[in-house]
Amino acid sequence: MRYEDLADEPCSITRPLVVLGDRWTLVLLKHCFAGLRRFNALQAATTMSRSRLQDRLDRLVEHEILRRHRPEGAAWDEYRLTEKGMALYPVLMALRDWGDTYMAPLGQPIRYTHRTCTHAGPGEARVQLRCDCCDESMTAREVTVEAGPGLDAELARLAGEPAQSGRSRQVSGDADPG
Amino acid sequence: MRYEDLADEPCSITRPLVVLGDRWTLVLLKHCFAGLRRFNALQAATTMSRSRLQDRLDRLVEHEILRRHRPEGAAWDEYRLTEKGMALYPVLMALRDWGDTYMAPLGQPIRYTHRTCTHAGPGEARVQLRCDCCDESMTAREVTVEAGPGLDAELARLAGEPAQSGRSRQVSGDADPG
DNA sequence: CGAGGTGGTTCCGTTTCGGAACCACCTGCC
DNA sequence: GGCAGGTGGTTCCGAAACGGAACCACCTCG
Repeated sequence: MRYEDLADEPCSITRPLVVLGDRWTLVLLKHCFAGLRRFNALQAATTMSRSRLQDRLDRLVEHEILRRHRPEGAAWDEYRLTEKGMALYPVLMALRDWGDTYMAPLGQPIRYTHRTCTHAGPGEARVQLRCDCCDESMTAREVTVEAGPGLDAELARLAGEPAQSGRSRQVSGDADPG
Repeated sequence: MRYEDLADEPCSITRPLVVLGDRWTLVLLKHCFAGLRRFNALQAATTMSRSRLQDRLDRLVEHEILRRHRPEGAAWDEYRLTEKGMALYPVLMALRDWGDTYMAPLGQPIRYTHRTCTHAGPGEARVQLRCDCCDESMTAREVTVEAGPGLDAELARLAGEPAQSGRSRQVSGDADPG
């Protein structure tokens, strides 16, 4: 199947990946979060080719992750994160947590600290997986996968489509890979 | 620059992306977390081509994210998540949180619930960004970027290398893109 | 006017990818 | 033994994505 068809899957993991899941997009967003806003600055920081950068910026603007606008009186454009784009920060921080743990043998290279933390040596941003009911911290082994409130509507929508192939649509198992 | 050189950056975001940042790898891992372990099952679930699946599985095994082994007496191999691989779960859950919020107009398709939550209608897994010092929840706007304990060692290692290009190495700004 | 900066586009050789065919191996069955 | 059907793995080729350089239009400033 074509990669873009992953967007039709009733799955909130694969759908973002159709937009974000390539070599450069998350690297690009990292630099947006670092405060870079202009085309040339982003090109220099990421080192990606200009044509590819243009593609990615256009796609992110199209998905309202970035917003393009020209400051009044300025001779340049700026690409700024929208609220939707800002909401991607936990994804980058989750990657960073893992990278710090498993891919930083010389020690954590960059600290992401809590600006308003009043204690000496401000605390660091950490990503936690918690149950929204009992507030306990969780791991993958404790997660069960089940149908959500929007699944039926998704399946109905898929059934109403040209039915491009007879792929299975079952919700497979739970998250315990042990 | 070549994409693989991103692994040399003193950055715990880009380094994982060199392994995970392509079209299929995170989709593949999602199905591993769903309990799939065998080549053909993963090929059917992801719909990726067999040659690409082989490439990705080999890379993940090489990085000790998956472990390959044959159950005794079985005629097939299994790819299982290692602890290092299981630690990637928050990355997928962060993507899912965002996908549920911004790319699920018909409602959340899949619920990831807390198996051991004793309440009726078990709670769901949520990713939170918190300060590890004051334990307050945080957003991207409240994060400051600064040098970490491993940065000097990283820079020294880079300086000792053939110095392939005169790229800048500064730590650019903080995370407030407002 | 020309110099130098901005973001954007076009082009082409290279790399990666998708998909089908093919392979080696093992098991079970008659 | 011989064959069918399953496993994971590999090879091949046309298509798509990518990198990098050249080029463009526009603007500002001296």
